[in-house]
Amino acid sequence: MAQKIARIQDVAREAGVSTATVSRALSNPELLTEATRQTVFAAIRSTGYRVNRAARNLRTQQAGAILVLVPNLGNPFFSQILAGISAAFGSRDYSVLIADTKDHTTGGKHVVDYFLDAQIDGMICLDGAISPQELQLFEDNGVSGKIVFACEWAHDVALPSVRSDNVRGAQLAVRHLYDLGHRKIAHITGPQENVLTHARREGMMAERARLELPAREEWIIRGDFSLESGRRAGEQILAMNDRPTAVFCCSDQVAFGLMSTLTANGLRVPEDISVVGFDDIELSEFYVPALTTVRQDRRALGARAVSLLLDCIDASHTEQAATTEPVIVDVNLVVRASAAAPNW
Amino acid sequence: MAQKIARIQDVAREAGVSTATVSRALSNPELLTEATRQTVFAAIRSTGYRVNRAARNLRTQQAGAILVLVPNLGNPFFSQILAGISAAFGSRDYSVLIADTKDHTTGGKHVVDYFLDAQIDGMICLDGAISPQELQLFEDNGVSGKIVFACEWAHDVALPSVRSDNVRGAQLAVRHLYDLGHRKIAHITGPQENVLTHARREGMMAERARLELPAREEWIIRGDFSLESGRRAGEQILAMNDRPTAVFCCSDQVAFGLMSTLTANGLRVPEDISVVGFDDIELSEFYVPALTTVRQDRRALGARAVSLLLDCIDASHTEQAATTEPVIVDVNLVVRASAAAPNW
DNA sequence: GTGCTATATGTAATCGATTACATTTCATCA
DNA sequence: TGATGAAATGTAATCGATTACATATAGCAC
Repeated sequence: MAQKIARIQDVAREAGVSTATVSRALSNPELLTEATRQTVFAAIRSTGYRVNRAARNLRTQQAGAILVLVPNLGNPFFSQILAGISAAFGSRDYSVLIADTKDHTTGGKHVVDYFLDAQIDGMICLDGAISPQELQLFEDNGVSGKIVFACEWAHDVALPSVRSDNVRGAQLAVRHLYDLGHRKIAHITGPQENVLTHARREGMMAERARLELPAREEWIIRGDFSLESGRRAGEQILAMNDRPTAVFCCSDQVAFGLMSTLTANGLRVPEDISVVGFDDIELSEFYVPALTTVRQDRRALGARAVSLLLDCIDASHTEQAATTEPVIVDVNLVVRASAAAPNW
Repeated sequence: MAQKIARIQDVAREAGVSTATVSRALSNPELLTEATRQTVFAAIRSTGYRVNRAARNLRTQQAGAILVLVPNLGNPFFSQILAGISAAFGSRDYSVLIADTKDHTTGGKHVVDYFLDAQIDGMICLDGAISPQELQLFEDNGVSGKIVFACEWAHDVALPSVRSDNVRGAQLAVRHLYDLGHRKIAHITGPQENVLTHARREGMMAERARLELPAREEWIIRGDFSLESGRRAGEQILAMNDRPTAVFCCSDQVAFGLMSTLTANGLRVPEDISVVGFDDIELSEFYVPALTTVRQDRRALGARAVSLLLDCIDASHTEQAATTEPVIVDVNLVVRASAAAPNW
């Protein structure tokens, strides 16, 4: 059975020093004599002592945890970002909590409650669709300085963020299709209010305009990042009189949904229609056809988000505000098989 | 800026009662007069009081959090299970921590340390590949009663677990292929030491034997659940003289990797070779061809894992051991397009 | 040796809740 | 009315660490 866990008292007794000395050995070892330090560490080892997090947290007024707010855990893109964040914390003394905003079963618990309950020191928000009320709530409770956005960000809100170069990603995609010979290029967007939707759509439309390509209203199809929305978009394209020869999708998932529908209806990708995605999730390489897509550097996004958040937490102790200039992570185009020259 | 957060003292003063009464209003309201209860709640509202988790945890010797140990966060199957677990906790007063066992950057922090540091009250382990040493460590520290396995489980270890009916899943898959007319059925396994590998392979081989189908050594191909291993298996199959007409894969990811390779080499699925997966992740419906697969009920698995764990935690307070009889969740076959009659 | 400073260590208050035990209140009944 | 017990509330110890402040010790200059 569980032997009683040693407390700092026990270590102090064992080492013949005070609890203060033990505590110092752990957090400020340079204050101690080499000799005492040794004695204390020996006692720590022999007692199997481990600091009690709850006690430390109570005393230091920290939580030792951060929260990652994910729009949809089921989406591989997010889970891989999460893995990046997790990895980026590495040995840092923080636990990673996760909450899914899509998940409304949280029994009326607001995200801000995590802060108020002293459960977390900071938050990485992967969801740009935070309501103004919610943000006001953060502001009112003085925790907005402990929030950073990653991937998505909240419109009009001056909080630190890390994001991919979405505009450039869209340009790369359109440019690639153009270079292959495509002139009639459609786009499936994300959800209407989403910031990524906006950035990628604008990037796409700007590049299309720059290349003086034809533009039709119906070639901008509204989606929402999901597989299902890709399928719906596919049905719309099938029904068009003047079909595009290539489609740039706002996410890989959408591209999969699209290709699945097109193929099921006898159109071949890329022979009859080319498709480019966005994200480069692991599966994209293994789809049939392998998906040409804009790669987001998930590891970099995660790592930068973490360091940004740690900066914020540090800054909030010294009452300074961290920089709110967004950190932009470069993207690159991964050319595979789903986009090819059009067969006129 | 952050107004000072109210403490229980402040509420007590405001309500004109003692801190004990406030505490009771929160945790044992039935002990109080209707009148005092009202007064206290009014004071709680007016002060905006929220209980400090660290303080409560310290006093009650709980952590208020559980850990989910995931073999690979990047894998959609696991992230969707995680979503199920997350949802199942609902309003329960637990935070969900996650750790990725694949992620060796955790700076030497052992999983058992989460328990020893009083950071978690329990753990749901999705990884059956826990070493005997690790398990011994749990045992030695008296925390093995606070662990449940979900999906995977540790061989020879009597801990509570929830799992799909893997054997039946394999039977369903083989039977389906048989009914379509296939006689030469291959199998791509998971990693060698994995319990799921074992269950699914044995289920597959038993059914194949029962149906008196031919069996060849090389038709049992070793994989590891990953896309990449599916690709490698595909290459092996392509190189065979006596090719199977159908392949049952131990995971959807493997099936994708396999189909991707087969297709890239001119074989058509299902016309030339049929493929069946296992898991039914969201993407399976949208692959080309849509994947016929064995569906695991992720929500049920998550929900049962959570209730099992809560039982364990309760039981560990009363020194009883929870039941270790595995909970089996039913599976079903989802018939789509990747398996069809063979074309002799 | 005295006085002074710097360094090392100890004492005890503190973080914010919970709860055992003590006390008060109140209804009931002889 | 006073005794009795149950119900409601209060007092203060407690969980296990950290750290401000106090004290002890050592080193050095005079």
